[in-house]
Amino acid sequence: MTKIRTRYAPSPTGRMHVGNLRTALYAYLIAKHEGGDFMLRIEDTDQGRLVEGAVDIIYRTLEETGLVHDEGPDKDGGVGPYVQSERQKAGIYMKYAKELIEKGEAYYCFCTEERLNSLRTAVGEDGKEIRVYDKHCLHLSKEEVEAKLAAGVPYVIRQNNPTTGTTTFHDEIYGDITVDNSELDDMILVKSDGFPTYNFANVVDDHTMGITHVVRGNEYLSSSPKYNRLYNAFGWEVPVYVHCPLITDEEHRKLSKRSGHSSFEDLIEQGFVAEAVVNFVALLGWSPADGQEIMSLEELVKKFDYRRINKSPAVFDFQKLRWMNGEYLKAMDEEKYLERALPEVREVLPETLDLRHIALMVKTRIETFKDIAEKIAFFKEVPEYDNSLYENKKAKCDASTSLLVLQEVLPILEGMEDFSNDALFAALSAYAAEKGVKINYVMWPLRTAVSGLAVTPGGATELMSILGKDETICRVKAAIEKLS
RNA sequence: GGCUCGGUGGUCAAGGGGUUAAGACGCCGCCCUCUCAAGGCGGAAUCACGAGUUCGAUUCUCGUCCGAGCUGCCA
Repeated sequence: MTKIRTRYAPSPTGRMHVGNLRTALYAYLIAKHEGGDFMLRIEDTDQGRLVEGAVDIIYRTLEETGLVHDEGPDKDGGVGPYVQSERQKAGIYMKYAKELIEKGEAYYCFCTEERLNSLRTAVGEDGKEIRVYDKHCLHLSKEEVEAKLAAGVPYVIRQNNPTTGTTTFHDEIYGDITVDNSELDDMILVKSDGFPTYNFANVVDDHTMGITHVVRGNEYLSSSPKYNRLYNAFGWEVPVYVHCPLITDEEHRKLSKRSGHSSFEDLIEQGFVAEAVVNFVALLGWSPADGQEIMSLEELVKKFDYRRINKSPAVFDFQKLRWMNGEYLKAMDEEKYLERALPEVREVLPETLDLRHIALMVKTRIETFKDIAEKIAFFKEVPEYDNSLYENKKAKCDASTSLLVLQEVLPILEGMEDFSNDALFAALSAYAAEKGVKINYVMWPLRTAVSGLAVTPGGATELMSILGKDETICRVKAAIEKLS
């Protein structure tokens, strides 16, 4: 059996869309599951859409997600070049296009944009709108073509598709798909600027680069019959097609930039970790036989079976991504976590506080790094709050009982030398025991006084120990005043 | 409009002629708790519709409806 070779072939037009990331991931997994090779090819045939720096983003994203390629522009595997503009310069596409012309499978077309536009609005004899090219230039004589070529008339090269019969192709996910040949447009293979279209380049490149499994989004499903005809015209073996279901937004539309979390980089900026994004995206359209959800890239490689890929589109559930990211955060190595958490903490708090401790204390309470700031802001300043916050039926306390507790506890606090969590807890427990009240009867008022919040990332004593004696006493006094 | 594909809880999904139709997110409740969170336990919620095939359809077939993709000298 031949070694599996898959490829990820992005256009360098900006950030990496999560749909593309998922496609890249599946291509990677299909190859790696069988010990095959995964390669990177840059599809920069649309010169007008190129974005500077986009190739770097592709490399960086692949590296951050762990999808390391075995071959690519930076790793020659002998079938290069791996950049389509370079392949174009080398004359690869033109050579194959001419081969097709000789075989009668393609032809020069000199039609102007105006004529093409008028064609699009035309209505055929059956009253239907015409949307395929009318093969006007196919009927040009050899002499006419030569003359126009010699005169330098701009041209494109079109595929010559039959108008009768049907074409069938097989996709691993969707099965056999058959279309009427009359539906097949004579698509442009080579543009007037000499660059190939995706439609042509992908076939030529996938074949000449030895790709065995073509993995791509299902937006290509309807044009695949035309690609099949190209393979057949060349007499090439058709690769295994794996069309992946679309990823949509909450409105069930193809994920777009406006959803705000459509690219990998957006997600990272929003406080997600790469591993979680990869894990999440893997489950959009696929699930392992054992139902496991949290999986590392290695586990994905082990479990991935493309036959289990779904047919129906998947909604990108941001909520679930958040949950999953939280799982990764909880499991994350402390130092690694701190690398990204600390900067977030520094955004809101001064270095005088124990920032490490604070960062670690929210580790299990956040879902993304961006959740940190709002959870710890109270360390800097007690927010405005209403005295009704002291009411708690479980602790059986309210504003008036809290005032009493605070007043009695203040001297204890003031008398403490050791303001550590343990010491504070011991002292306050002793006080509660002495008074014959439950511990939360005293902790609730204190935590409220010190934080001004109903929900905090730690218990009363932990917060106090971090705040320190002076600040704690200051806050308790302010609370007493507020309650009086 | 045409063509292609799709349709299991709100979302991701397993299953695929006979099941109490898994599991996860989210939601609700309880337990735990120096507040939460985490963790544990439990709950509500699903086979788009109509025919047909069958002893029996969520599962197979057809139709309808709904949705999406394509219909670019973009990929």
